[in-house]
Amino acid sequence: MLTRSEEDHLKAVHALLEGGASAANKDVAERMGTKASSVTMMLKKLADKGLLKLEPYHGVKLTAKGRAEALKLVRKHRLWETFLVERLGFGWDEVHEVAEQLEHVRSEKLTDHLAEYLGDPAFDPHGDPIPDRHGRITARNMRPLPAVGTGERVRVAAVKDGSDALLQLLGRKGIGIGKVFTVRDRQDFDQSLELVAVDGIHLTLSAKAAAHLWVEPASPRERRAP
Amino acid sequence: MLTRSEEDHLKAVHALLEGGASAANKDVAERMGTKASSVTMMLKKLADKGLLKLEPYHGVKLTAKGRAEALKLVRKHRLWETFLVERLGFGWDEVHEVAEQLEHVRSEKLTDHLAEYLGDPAFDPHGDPIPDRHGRITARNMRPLPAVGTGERVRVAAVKDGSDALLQLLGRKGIGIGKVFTVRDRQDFDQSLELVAVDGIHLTLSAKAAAHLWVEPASPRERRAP
DNA sequence: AATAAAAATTAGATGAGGCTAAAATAAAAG
DNA sequence: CTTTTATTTTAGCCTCATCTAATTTTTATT
Repeated sequence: MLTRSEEDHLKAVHALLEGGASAANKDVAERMGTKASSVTMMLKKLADKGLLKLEPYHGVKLTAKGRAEALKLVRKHRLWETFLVERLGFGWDEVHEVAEQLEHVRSEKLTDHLAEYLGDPAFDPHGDPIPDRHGRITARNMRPLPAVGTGERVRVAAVKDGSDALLQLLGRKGIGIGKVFTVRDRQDFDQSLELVAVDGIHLTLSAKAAAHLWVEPASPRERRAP
Repeated sequence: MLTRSEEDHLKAVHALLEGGASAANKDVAERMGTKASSVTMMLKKLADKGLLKLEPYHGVKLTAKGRAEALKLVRKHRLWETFLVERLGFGWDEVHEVAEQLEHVRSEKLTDHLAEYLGDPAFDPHGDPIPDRHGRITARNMRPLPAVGTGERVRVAAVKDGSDALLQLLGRKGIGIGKVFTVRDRQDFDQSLELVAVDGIHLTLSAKAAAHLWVEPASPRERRAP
């Protein structure tokens, strides 16, 4: 049985690896907001439990068991976020902290009943995939918005690593999951993007904000929820 | 801010006092499943925070602040139990442990939105009152079933301190909150009760089981949910 | 290859929350 | 009003998860 702190560290490692970064001691420490010496201890404990392999200076690797455990936590976190937004009326910028707490509640029955209650959603309010009971996630064909060429029509599939401030900004601009628009122009000066939504509304997005938006191809005029 | 253990101790004290018992060190220890020496420390901390008054050998007393905090926890616990039963399909004998975990999630917004989502229920699945945002609870006119005279028609209002085993037993006998029946007879030998439900079904309840059933008057033929 | 810089580990401290065993104190019984 | 019993408190130890400071190890730079 993992302690809460062990769960948090495991999730941090998983999130780093999932994001393509390396999960070295210092990376985990930075993400956890703790000191490297503390992380050394926790990673050692997780390694002793067979959840990850230590490779000092090169970043730890998750074992199959570690990955499975991490995915259970991710599943719970994202199910709760979905519940908070879809059922309790939370904004997508208000759910992270509460879901951080809810994800640590231990009850397989709770998790599975919650999933069923929500209709076994495949994506959370931020467009992140929700692993199923077996850790499987739905694959998608996504790119970060800055990789999209001028003239392409795309649909917002996810907001990756969105801070509450970013989510609020996007909300005010009317950008949400499923939104379809065309990339009209890109400024050479600052790489900011000019977008046109299907409803004809024009808007500008900084390169910094755009980097968090992941999109999938949208055939012209199409519009569907992810 | 209270730690989780402080919250648990405060709730234990409140539950003891609410149940009419005294909340002396040893009572709390017994309820918490810990040792008296540990309880001494925790009660001291709660007293330092102004939540209760220590009166060694005579049982602690809650302050207004302590009572308010305890009621917040009770509110959360019972709202989650209601959610688990009414929305997720849990049995009333399966919710306690999970609600014990959920009640420690800190978010006023979550609590209030959950309450609203459930329709601001006044009672949980066991018939226990759910305090409102201000700690107010709905008063009722209840007696324990053994205090009911032969021939009286009553409605089950609550199952007090029901273990999972008791709740399962009652469930198998078809006894739930709102159930209306008449006390037909009482055996002198063991004080067991013969009941007749409105649907004509007869059943026998031991004195031990009956002691946990609290009932309110039911005018003849009446039947309503609590 | 030597040295500087970065990263990781070790050593020792802290605070929370629990334990056991012993001591102190209050209540109950004779 | 003593003595016995029950209850509470103290004292010292343990684990967990964190910290700081010092040290070691690895990587990067000259």
